[in-house]
Amino acid sequence: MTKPIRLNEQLCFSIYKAQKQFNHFYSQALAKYKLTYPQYITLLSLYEHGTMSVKEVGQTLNLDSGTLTPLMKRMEKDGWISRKRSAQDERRVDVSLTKKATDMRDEIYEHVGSCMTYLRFPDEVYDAIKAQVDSVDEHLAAIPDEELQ
Amino acid sequence: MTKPIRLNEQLCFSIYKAQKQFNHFYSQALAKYKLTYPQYITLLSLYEHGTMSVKEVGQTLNLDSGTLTPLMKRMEKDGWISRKRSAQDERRVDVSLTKKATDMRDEIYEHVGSCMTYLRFPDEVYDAIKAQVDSVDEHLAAIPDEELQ
DNA sequence: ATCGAGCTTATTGTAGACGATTTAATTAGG
DNA sequence: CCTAATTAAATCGTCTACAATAAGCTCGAT
Repeated sequence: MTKPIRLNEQLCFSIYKAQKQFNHFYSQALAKYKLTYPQYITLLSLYEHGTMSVKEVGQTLNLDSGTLTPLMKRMEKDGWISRKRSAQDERRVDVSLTKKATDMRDEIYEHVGSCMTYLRFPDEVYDAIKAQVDSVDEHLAAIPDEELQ
Repeated sequence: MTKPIRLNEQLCFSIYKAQKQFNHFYSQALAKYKLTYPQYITLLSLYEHGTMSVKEVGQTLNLDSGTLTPLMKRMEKDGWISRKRSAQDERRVDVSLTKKATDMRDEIYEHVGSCMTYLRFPDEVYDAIKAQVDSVDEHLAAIPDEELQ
């Protein structure tokens, strides 16, 4: 008697698939820089805000140190960032961009920007979809965990 | 002179965040069944289509055997599915639902369905957002990899 | 009958994601 | 001023995700 749940009618599944498509899109677009998508958004956040602690980067990306520590170690090994314990507060690790990262900044902006043109969405459509997805995110975030048990 | 890319203006980032919120939402809603979201959609697909090979399940979910084999082994251990090599074609592994899974079907539909009401989107809004996200997915899927290099 | 092309599943290696725990450093309270 | 609580990062365990590779099977052509 219960209404069946069809996968292709579920918004969660559409978002799940779209996220994987974006991941594939960026893995192609970023291959020449050997950056993954999570590494790329870490870089974007540092371009935007400058040197930050691991915690602060995590707040901009909704990621915790369990994800960021190994990711940033890989980015450090690849020469994008440097990590240094703060002298003022030795609990913090400050993450800053290397010369390579600042030198490549405009090229990366330009290359990724040109890749985005292949999406071929007019700005208004792009903005409208983004606003709706953001509202889904906010609605979900507002649900207390207890409601779901 | 290149236009900076602001994280919070990127559709990819909105979708990335929304996908993680949905993951959290379902991890709460499915906790009582000890199912993860990828396990849940595997179950949904089997409820919908009945016994299938690993390959066919993968086609409904856009996942390959590298993801599905270990995931399904866990679901088998937890008593949701059984895996058996096909007698007709011994390359295939047929995946079918256990009695537990069919017995729980309506309860799971109902519980997840009731959790969805907390999203509080009218059907038309839900459908409109879903259609737009699907179109993003399709647009991305249509871009040949070579364009992005 | 058998050989090989092509298909299906399994395995491996790398990278994310996140909850839970641990360790170290800082702050606050009595 | 010292201990308790808080905070930050790292670590660990578990679960995805996917590319690349391996292994085994089927079927058709010879």
